[in-house]
Amino acid sequence: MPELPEVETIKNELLPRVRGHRVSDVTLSWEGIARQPGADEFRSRLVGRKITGITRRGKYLIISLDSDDLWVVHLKMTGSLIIKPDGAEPPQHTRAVIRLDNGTSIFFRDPRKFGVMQLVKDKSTIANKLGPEPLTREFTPRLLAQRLAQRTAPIKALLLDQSLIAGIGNMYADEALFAASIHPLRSGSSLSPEEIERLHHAIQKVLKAAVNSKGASVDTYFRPDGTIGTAHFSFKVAHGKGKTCPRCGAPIERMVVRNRGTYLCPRCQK
DNA sequence: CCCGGAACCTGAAGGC
DNA sequence: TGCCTTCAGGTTCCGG
Repeated sequence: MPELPEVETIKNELLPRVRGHRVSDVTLSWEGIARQPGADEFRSRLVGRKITGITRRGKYLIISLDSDDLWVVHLKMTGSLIIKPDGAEPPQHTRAVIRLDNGTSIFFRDPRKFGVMQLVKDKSTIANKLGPEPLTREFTPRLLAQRLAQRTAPIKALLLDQSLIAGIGNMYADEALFAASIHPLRSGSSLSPEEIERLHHAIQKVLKAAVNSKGASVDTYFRPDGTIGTAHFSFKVAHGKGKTCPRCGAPIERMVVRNRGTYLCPRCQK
C-alpha cells in the first residue's frame, strides 16, 4: 500500500524519467480514474503539456505542467505507476496510459480501482485538508502533543487521520506504535509527554528507514521500474501473522481498530 | 468539531 | 474442483 515512503520513492524515481518531456497521448481504459474534470476534458488538458516537476504532499503526487494545471495522482491502496518503453505489454489491470514524447509511457495500474487522478488549479485544494509533513522540521514533539490533546479516539486511528499528520498509513502506524511501545487503543489525550516524544521519534525513524529501503512491497506496490521496495523485510509487527516479537519473543497479535487490521506485541505495547 | 462505521472496489484466500 | 464468503485498506461520506 503506498504510504509516505512509497509515494516519496515513486516521486524520486519517476522525476528523472519524465521531467522535461511532453505528454503525447492519454488513454483511459477505465474512465472513473479521472476524478476531475471528466475523462474528455482530462485528456484534452493533459495532452501536449510538458512535465516540469513532481512533488509529494502526504500520499499525493503533485505533477506540475507547463500550464496552470497541476496533475494530482493518488494511488490509494493498490495503484502503481510503471514506466515502460512504447510498445511494451501493458501491465495487468492498467487503467490509464500516459504516453510521453521520449518513447516511454507511464502505466497507471490499479487492480482495485481506488486510485484517482485530478487536474486542479491550486495546490491548496489538496494541501489544506492535510496535517503537517512528518519528515519536516515543522513536525515537532510539541506540535504532535498539541494535535493529540483532547482527542479521545485510539492513537492508531489518530495516526491514520491525514488531517492530523499527513502520509502515515496502516503499516507504518503499526510499526511506529511498536517502536514507541504504545498500545494502539490508547486514547490520544492519555499519552504522557514522554510517550509523545517516543512516538514522534518512532514516526520519523520508521518513515526514514522505509524511504531508504525504497518503500515496502507487501501487496501490489512497485517502483516505477517495476522492481520492489524492501522496507517490509524490516517490519517488526506490521502484517506480522505468525511472527514473534523481536524484543520479548511473545507472539504478535492481530486486532481490529476502526476496521483496520492492527498488529502489536501485547507484552511490549502498553 | 469529534468519533465511528459504511461504502467504494476486485483479487486472493479460506471454508465447505 | 468449485462455489461462496470474507478480507485487504485510503479516503470520503454520513449519522450520532
